[in-house]
Amino acid sequence: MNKEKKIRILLVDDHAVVRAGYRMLLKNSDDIVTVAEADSGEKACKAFIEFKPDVVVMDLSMPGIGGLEAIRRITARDAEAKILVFSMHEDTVFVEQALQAGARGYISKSSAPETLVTAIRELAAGKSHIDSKIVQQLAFQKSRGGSPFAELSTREFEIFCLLAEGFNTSEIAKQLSLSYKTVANYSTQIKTKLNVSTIADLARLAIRHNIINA
Amino acid sequence: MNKEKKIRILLVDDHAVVRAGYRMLLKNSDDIVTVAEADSGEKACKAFIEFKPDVVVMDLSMPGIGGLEAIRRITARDAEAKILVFSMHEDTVFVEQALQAGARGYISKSSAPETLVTAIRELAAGKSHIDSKIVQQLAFQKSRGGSPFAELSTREFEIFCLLAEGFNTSEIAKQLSLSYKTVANYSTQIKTKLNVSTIADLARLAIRHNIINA
DNA sequence: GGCTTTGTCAGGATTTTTTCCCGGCCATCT
DNA sequence: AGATGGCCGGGAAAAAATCCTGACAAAGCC
Repeated sequence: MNKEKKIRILLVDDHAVVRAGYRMLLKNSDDIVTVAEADSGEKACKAFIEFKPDVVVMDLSMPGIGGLEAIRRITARDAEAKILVFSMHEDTVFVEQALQAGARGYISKSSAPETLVTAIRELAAGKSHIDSKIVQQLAFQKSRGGSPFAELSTREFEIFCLLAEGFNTSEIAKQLSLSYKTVANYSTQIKTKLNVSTIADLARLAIRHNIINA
Repeated sequence: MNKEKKIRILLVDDHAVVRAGYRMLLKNSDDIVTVAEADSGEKACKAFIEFKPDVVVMDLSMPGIGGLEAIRRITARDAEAKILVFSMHEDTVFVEQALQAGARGYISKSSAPETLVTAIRELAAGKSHIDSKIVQQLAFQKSRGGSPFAELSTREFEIFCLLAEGFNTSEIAKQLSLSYKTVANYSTQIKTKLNVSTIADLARLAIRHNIINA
């Protein structure tokens, strides 16, 4: 075995069964030990203070204060905290938010089971670990200039909002005193720029970015 | 131990890590054995035919044909199939749809880990098992006059989800092996029933009811 | 058994929308 | 002065949505 200190983990996920699964999974690696669990952001903060784990494995979508706010509070108290986000969301928006909040790693639930162990070890060693698929997406988006809306012109953004809110082309044309054709052309242009193909995607994008609310 | 035949399980979840966790968890119960896994609805159907498991433990939200369609296909082939839905969605809409599709049980990922084992045993014994919290919600909602989705048929609801998720008509037709025309007609029908006029409205409705996440 | 109803599926015909390509207008920056 | 980029919209073709129709099967009711 190993005489060195084991890596002490705090598991944060609101689904008890999922946590139990991870615990079992991590048991197979004898340099890792789960010392605490939490099923909410609040409890995660308390548990962090109490147990001082080497690495926190945290889901993002949780009731109450979400994972993001928990990360923020934990890193505010201890800038050295090593937090590994383990989320089902592969969207770059979440990744950016999490890293900005102070997370050191980000892996997806759809990645291989070994990845979790690997990432934990890397974080414990002071490195960071971000899923390669996600890094690619991130780079792609960064090259496009940050926020996907940055490249939308004023008019485009305006029409984008109205489309997301559920107005159809002719309604928008009427509201803005534009030709139907103009709005239709903008609509195509907007979808191209935002890299979505349907209005449903567009609406979800708007909701994700708090541009409109569901 | 037990000399009786073990309960043979097919695990269906698109997240490899989560599946691995369940497998570990189920290993603790020596009357249960995981004989196969699948990470999509299609593979679940094939695996069911090949392995004839006693109980299928199935997540709902998966790429490709979702869990609902998988349940439908499996029960169409074998009306005796015992399918336990194990979803993170506690929304009654999903419960209704899943049971209608032929599932025998429904438990939430936020319930206690033992629940999974208990439910598997009950289903194997020919009983059904629905999370008590969910049963309450279901009853409560019934008394309130049901959700706007109540009047959607199984097929309609399925197509509704895909539309909200951003698939276009022809993509959906391909996924469900239906004619483009059929899907287009359903789409119109759904919008009428839900009283929305654009796909954006439809997406927001779905997000509001936690049927999909933004 | 017949009968109606309801869900599923899809073709035909028409209308609407989207898309792609194009050009003109105007303000700004170089 | 010329280039650039946002703004606006027409024409034509392609794609999608809509409305109508009917077939078929399963479930439910005289």
